[in-house]
Amino acid sequence: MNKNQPAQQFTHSDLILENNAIGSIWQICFVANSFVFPIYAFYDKQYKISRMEFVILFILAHKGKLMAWEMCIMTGLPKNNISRGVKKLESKGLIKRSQDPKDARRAILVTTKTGEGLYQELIVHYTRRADDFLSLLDEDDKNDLDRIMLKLSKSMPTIS
Amino acid sequence: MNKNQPAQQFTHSDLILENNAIGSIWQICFVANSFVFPIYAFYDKQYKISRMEFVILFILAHKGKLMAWEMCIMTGLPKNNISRGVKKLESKGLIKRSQDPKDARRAILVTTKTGEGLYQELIVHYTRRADDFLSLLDEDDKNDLDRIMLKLSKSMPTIS
DNA sequence: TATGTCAAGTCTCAAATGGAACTAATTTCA
DNA sequence: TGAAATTAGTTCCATTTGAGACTTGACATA
Repeated sequence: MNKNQPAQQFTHSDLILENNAIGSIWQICFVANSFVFPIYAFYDKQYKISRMEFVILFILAHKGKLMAWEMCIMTGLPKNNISRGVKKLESKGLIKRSQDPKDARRAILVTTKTGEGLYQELIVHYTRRADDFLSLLDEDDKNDLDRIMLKLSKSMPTIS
Repeated sequence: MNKNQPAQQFTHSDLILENNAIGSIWQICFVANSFVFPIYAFYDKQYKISRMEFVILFILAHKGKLMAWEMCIMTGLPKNNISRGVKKLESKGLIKRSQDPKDARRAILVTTKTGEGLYQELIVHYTRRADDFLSLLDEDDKNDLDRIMLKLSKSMPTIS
């Protein structure tokens, strides 16, 4: 899939970095990167959709409507990135923006029909990969993972 | 810390995307991004060390010596990135490369004393943040997290 | 020992990224 | 009220990133 990676199809177990200085954080980052990397490469190639564009579609599809600053918080991504993604999606007719009547600085963003359609097409690949991946875990593991990651998500500390 | 982010110091709980199409994967990515983002910004500012450079120092410090292709597998990062990181670290005198006698294409990489010293300085911030972060969990949670993330790390699927 | 294939690593180039400065709207509070 | 501070979002610019082509070395098969 990715010609920039060495040819090994699976990670060698002895090249997993257990017991490192930052504990599970390393594994969390490794899993996150390794999981999404091929998907975004695929979206880019097949649909000319960037990571930022997909992420925005994804959260809009779930929340219905959002403002850019809410997207920043939801994704943890910088606002200039979000701003560019929004502009691009708008120019492609995949989302629409309207002024917030209460605050002229803010724009309320929603997907268009086309955008919703594209999202439905894209998400199939993502969920299939996620299901494959999580199928390695039994039900208890999945519940533990859900609970723990949610707990961590809700209280991400700023830098100390 | 990051002027590109909206000013909220903590994530709003209602802006956490629970029950989404890809389950815990979303949280894993969110946590990974939100966790490392401020650290690498800090390293860049204070030490002029990029993410790639740190990651290479980190795994070298743990494994002693490695070749570039092993780093790719361990990190899930593209080989051209690793190659550039290695070149930069070498030019700064933080790592050293020597030919693999068994295969002239390969280079065996190790940290220099300076590199090891810098790593020791950098890792303090990282582990402090990791400890703060994981202190949100009780011992059972931590063990579950370790176990599950390790299981997932060891069997990352290629794209389907 | 030729020859085609594969592997490790580098290079090029276009695109994505993030920090910082900026604009414009809103809020704070003297 | 009005100046100062804050916030939402954009733009600029330098750096980082990744895909793909490329180079060189190893290896398999004949």
